[in-house]
Amino acid sequence: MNRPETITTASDDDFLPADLSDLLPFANLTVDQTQELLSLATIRRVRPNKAYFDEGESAKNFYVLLDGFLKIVRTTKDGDQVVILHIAPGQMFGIAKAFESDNYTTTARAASHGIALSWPSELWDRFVQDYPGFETASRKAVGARVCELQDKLVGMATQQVEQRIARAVLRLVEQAGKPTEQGIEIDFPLTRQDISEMTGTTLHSVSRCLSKWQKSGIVRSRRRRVVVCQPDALPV
Amino acid sequence: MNRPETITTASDDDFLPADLSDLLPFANLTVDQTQELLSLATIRRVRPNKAYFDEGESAKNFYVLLDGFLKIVRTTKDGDQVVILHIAPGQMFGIAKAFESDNYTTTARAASHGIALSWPSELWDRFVQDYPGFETASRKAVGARVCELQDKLVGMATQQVEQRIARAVLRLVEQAGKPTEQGIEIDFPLTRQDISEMTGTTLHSVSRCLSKWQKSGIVRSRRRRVVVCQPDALPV
DNA sequence: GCCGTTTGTTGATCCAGCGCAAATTCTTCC
DNA sequence: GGAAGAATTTGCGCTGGATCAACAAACGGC
Repeated sequence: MNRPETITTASDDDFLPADLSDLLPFANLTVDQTQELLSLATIRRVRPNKAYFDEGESAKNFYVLLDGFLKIVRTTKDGDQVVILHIAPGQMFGIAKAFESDNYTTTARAASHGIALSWPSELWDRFVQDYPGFETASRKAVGARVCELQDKLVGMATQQVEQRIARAVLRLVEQAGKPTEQGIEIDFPLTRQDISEMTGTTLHSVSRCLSKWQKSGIVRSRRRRVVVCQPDALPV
Repeated sequence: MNRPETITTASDDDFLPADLSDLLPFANLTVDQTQELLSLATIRRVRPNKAYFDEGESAKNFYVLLDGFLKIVRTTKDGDQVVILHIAPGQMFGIAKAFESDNYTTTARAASHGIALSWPSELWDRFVQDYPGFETASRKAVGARVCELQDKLVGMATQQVEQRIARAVLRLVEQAGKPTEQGIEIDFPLTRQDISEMTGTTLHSVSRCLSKWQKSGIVRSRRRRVVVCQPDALPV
């Protein structure tokens, strides 16, 4: 399970997604089409904190995340990382083609161990033509992303740190929440630093918030783990 | 010139855009196609501070701005306005169709008196089919917008107020700069409040900044007017 | 011209949250 | 099992900017 990053064709790989039609972009395809899709795909396994691709790189591929989570990140010239958004399994990413762009404008970094299907960007137009719903799905993805960016921007402009952290945690719960006895757990390792990069604050402030919430029984957090017990009690 | 808002068909109107091919979305069209385009269009004139459309409204039309400037805005539940971005002449807006969305997610408010062409959203698909370059242009617009949103987000997360204001002013200079003897003037009325809504700060801080810059001779601002004398001297 | 409204300036005060520092806990690797 | 490293907690002082407040200047309408 902890083997180094590998790149293989889908058919060679032992990880066989049982049903691609779970993935939004490829709903309503025939069996043949699904086969074709897989035969064209390359599987990439990426270890935590390694990048699928980097900001500025030429956009050679587009991806669909099968398993794991990743963060879309930008780095400023003085080294600050800012997390733009998170990608959950089933979602497309690296879709520069949808922006008519030749390069990635962000870095896609694995939050947890991840598996993704990838295709060369040259196939984009063919997918649009051959697979009904593919373009629609890509546009929806873009729309959702724009919406999320707008929300984040408004939040950054108007909300206090505590609210921003609450909102960020809540969003992660929605995207990556796994029910446990304690409450809903965010299903990938998440440090205070990570949260601070999502909310434009410091890990110290995040730590203070989580501690406070823990005392009120709203969350229950261990090292790299966050469990939300009472989502509604978060000071959104 | 100051007549109330009017809605007319393009051919009825006295404002006849000499050359639609200046507008990115409609480059490389035949004369016939341009004619057709215009005959389908409705012209909307909107007075300063009035909206072309409002957040949440069903996306009945898409637009191309002919003249004037407008701000894409979101309002929070407690009344704070946040300016997401600005639109300059020649650009498309209200393109919910590009996001596969049925409603506008933002408000488009005229910064200065504005004139726009609009078409019913039902025509979008036809435009995509009939007009070469239309879809490409729309995707580029979306890409540019996403990029700008990302930049803004990173700025909000990492920069101090003064830098954010400087960046915002600089961007406006690029988008709406008109050369004068004094320097480059931002070509529409712009209050301190407006700038504060773009940068997530208060009009007080903006005023202080501008005053400071004025003392150094970097800018020269009157009521509702900002002229940048030394763009390079702005503390970006 | 006069008056009301909108916009801009500037001072004074206050506090959320950052920066720094030190201690503590958890994890991994010898 | 112990040492080194990574992640977290917590205290404290300081400051960038928000908030409050008062005034000044510009403009539009009559």
